[in-house]
Amino acid sequence: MSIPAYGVGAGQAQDSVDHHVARWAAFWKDEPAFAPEVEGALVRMNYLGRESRRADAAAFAESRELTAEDYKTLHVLMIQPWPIEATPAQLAEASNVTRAAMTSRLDRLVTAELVTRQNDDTDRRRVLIRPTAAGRAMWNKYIFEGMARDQSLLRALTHEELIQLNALLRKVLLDLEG
Amino acid sequence: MSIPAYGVGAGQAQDSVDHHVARWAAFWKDEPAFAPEVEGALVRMNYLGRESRRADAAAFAESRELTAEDYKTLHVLMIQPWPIEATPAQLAEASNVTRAAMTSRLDRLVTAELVTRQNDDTDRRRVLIRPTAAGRAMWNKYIFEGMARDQSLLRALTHEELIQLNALLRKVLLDLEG
DNA sequence: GGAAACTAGTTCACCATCTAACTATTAGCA
DNA sequence: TGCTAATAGTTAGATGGTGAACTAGTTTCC
Repeated sequence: MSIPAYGVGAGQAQDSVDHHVARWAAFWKDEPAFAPEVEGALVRMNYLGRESRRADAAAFAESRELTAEDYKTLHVLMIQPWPIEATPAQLAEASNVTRAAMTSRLDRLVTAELVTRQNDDTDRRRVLIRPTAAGRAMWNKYIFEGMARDQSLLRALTHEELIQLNALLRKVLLDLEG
Repeated sequence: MSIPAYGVGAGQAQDSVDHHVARWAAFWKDEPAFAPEVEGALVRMNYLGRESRRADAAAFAESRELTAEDYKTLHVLMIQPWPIEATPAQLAEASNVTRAAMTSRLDRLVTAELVTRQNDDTDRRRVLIRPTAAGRAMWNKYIFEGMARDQSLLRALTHEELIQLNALLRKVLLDLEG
């Protein structure tokens, strides 16, 4: 059994990314600028992000009530601190889309009567978005399935390993945010 | 100094995701279905993926020669095993877009004379895509900057920590791929 | 040998997003 | 006060993606 030059732990099998990176490492064998562990980690995280989006999209494709994007918008609204209301700009920021995109997302949610648009009297440029009863019910209907999907994605890790993983990622984020 | 209920390591500061998850954990305090470490890890990986894409897009927005998407297409072509050629379907698969999208990406690359389309004589349905000299040069021009961006993103981690991170992610991928 | 099933690539209509321009409102300040 | 700059949201036009339909070529198998 051959051990690649970069760190596959003893006894751990190789995943598809190992093969990808191994081939690439061979290609760059005399190139010190290539860091196999960095490429491996980023490709793996990308894979997981894609898989997570794919599973979400599949779940909402079946339902027909809501797209995954619209649910995500409803979600970022619902997890606002009390009272549950937000401006389009805040929702756009939290959803990582432009305000223009949020306008059209909210159009759909308002049409579906899942949220309301109301002008703010103290600053009449602003609009306040609030969930309707139907909106809250819709969120409740899907939130647990979403959590279950997320947990299924990382089911291979023990509680300890999840804490380790978060510690490593937290270190990266603290550096980038600092 | 208050220690949140989920695992921030001793002495490690809190990142933005900790705040997000702490608020959420308070919200779900009597709900065993919520797994803070799972949500934290996925949100962090998502953050990194987005940051990576954002940095790539910014780099290519300056250049004006190429979009990040077109570069990515050129890249998956260049890292094919020898000989450097591929069908649109293979490139679409490797790029995680549909074949229809790959057709239009290739249209742009062919127009820019970075790749060539050539019919395969042994199977005349197939088209073989190969980089031109200009395409190879273009790839060479940006590949190292891309590696540098990737390494900068994870610069907070030591070599050991990168290996740890990959081991954890590999475990997750092996489970999903197996 | 030839019909049916499959495969590769493209075209088409539709949709979500982006950037930039625009409207309405508020804040800053001489 | 009143002019200017900044801000919130929307609208308009362009872009790149998707899935479905289409064309052309290949394989299967009776």
